Amino acid sequence: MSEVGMSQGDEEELLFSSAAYISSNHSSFYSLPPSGCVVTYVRRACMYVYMYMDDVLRTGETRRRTRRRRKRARGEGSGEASKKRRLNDEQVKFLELSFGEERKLETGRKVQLAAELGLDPKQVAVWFQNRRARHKTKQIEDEYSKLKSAHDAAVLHKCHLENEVLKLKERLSEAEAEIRKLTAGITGASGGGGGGGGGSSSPSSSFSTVTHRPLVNGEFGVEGETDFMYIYNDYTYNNYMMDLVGLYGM
DNA sequence: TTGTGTTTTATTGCCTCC
DNA sequence: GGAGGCAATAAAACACAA
Repeated sequence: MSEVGMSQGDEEELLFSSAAYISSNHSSFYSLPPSGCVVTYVRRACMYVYMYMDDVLRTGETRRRTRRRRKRARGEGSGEASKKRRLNDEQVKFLELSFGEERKLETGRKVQLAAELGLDPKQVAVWFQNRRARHKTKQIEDEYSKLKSAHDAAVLHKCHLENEVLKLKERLSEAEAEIRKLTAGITGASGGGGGGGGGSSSPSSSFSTVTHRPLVNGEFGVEGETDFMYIYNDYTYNNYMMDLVGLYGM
């Protein structure tokens, strides 16, 4: 843990981004897993910095510079031809519709779309490629937030179940104490007055003063009755939170 | 207006399939 | 070996706060 009050996550992030910054254009660096121990990050960061420096010393330029140089060599990067042409709203709408119908383009469809929109077929292909990438990213994000909600709800549920266990344990020990008390009374009375069918007063009957009602699903039979036994499958985190707010004023 | 962050378009390099 | 897909990235275009 850091002396300046940084969490391990902060430190990892800092190391990760610092190393990424230094190594600048080593694409493989970015494929590192998003978690791991700090030592691994430092080692890998050093390795990439070393590789980067080695590259620069050997070739005299960074990869980014190499790319720019190549571009310049091809005569790109200047003039109207190299300008990015932003697609207009109509074109984007049309492409979106098309993407909705089919995620991938066959050559014929690509050429047809390009002709209809007054675009280069390559542009259409690129648009679809990028659109697929965006779609994939969004799917991953959605999946992540679903999993996170489920996880959060599960953690919350676990917490409340643990609370319930504590309460029930408390009740159990109270009940046991009462049984002990009653048993002592019975044995004391029978010892003094010659017995008299002590069996009629079973522990269960005396216990009935504590609670008599059997617990049903969703009910614990404790004060301020709660409903923790949710069926999880179709229960969302938000619903759960709203219910809790209602129940506990959280 | 300008600096900065985000989005969109385009490129590069690698891989797979036919 | 060429076409097309994908991941990673560059860079232009855009949005927006200060």
